[in-house]
Amino acid sequence: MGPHTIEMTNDIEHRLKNKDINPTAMRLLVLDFLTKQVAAISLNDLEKGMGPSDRITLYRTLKTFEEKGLVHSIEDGTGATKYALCEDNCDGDQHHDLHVHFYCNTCKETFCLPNTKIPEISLPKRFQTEEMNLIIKGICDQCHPG
Amino acid sequence: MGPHTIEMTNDIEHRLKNKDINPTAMRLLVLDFLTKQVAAISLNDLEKGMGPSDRITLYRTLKTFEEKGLVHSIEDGTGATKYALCEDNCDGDQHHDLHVHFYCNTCKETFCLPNTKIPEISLPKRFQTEEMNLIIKGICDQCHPG
DNA sequence: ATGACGATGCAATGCTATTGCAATGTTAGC
DNA sequence: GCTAACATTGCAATAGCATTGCATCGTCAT
Ligand SMILES: [Mn+2]
Ligand SMILES: [Mn+2]
Ligand SMILES: [Zn+2]
Ligand SMILES: [Zn+2]
Repeated sequence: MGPHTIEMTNDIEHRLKNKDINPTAMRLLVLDFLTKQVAAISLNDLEKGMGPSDRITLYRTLKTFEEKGLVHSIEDGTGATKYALCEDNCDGDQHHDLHVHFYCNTCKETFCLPNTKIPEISLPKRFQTEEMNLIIKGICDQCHPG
Repeated sequence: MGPHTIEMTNDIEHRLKNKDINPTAMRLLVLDFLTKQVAAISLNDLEKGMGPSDRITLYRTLKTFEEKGLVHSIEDGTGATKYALCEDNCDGDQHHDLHVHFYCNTCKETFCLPNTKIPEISLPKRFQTEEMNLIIKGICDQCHPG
């Protein structure tokens, strides 16, 4: 544990406090792990990636993070919910990342595409939109041939 | 069983044969039930709506229908897969109903919006689309206030 | 100190999806 | 018609994920 770790911990700690989350040791570790991910992860991924820790505690940690607007969950059709860090302007009441999620049929990873927003959809009369969820499946940039 | 029933059965039977599905008694009943639905249904809904019948057989019937392009499945985020009849031009290789699905937060029903197509999405470089799934959640026309 | 409150760990449960296998029904060839 | 192949159905079992209950533990304010 050198000064680097301390600075990292303080940074992570502030991110938790900013979202009104009590920064426990477990939560610091989980958030640190989440920031290192390039793709959305499942509870299983988290359990495997973390040191030995209780699955249910990790589950509740993710739920807490989601409630507080620190992460959002993604139903990508694989059966296991995926989680990824939110953009900064999310909070517990409202998630503001209405971006597209991409599931790669080759590497089986789920990616947030934060710069690819879901376009406005004109619904039939008297249908009122509250949330949108767009999953695109295909081949990701890393797995693209040629 | 009057002439009405016989005509109905023959109609349903032809729809199965057109999709290359062996028209068994069970399948006739399931397809008949599906045609009467206004919303997409889960396996549970089907089990409750049908007479006493085996859940697994119903499950496999839906899977067969899906393989043959007679129904498509919808992951609406509720945890239970929903099923709805396809448009006529679907087949086993390709489902052509890239329409929006709507989940009503009030009545908890999932609807196909066959006339609301998913727009083209411009993805980042080297991402290749193979499938799209857009779920919109909100308030449906029937539950709309005022 | 101690009592309240939140966080954690462990056990148990519920629900959906999926497969194995035996029994049954159906069809085509003989 | 008989029979063997094949498809369908019914029942049992399993897997996997999500979720809750409860006891324990830690922390913090009084
Ligand atoms: Mn995302
Ligand atoms: Mn549909
Ligand atoms: Zn990939
Ligand atoms: Zn409704």
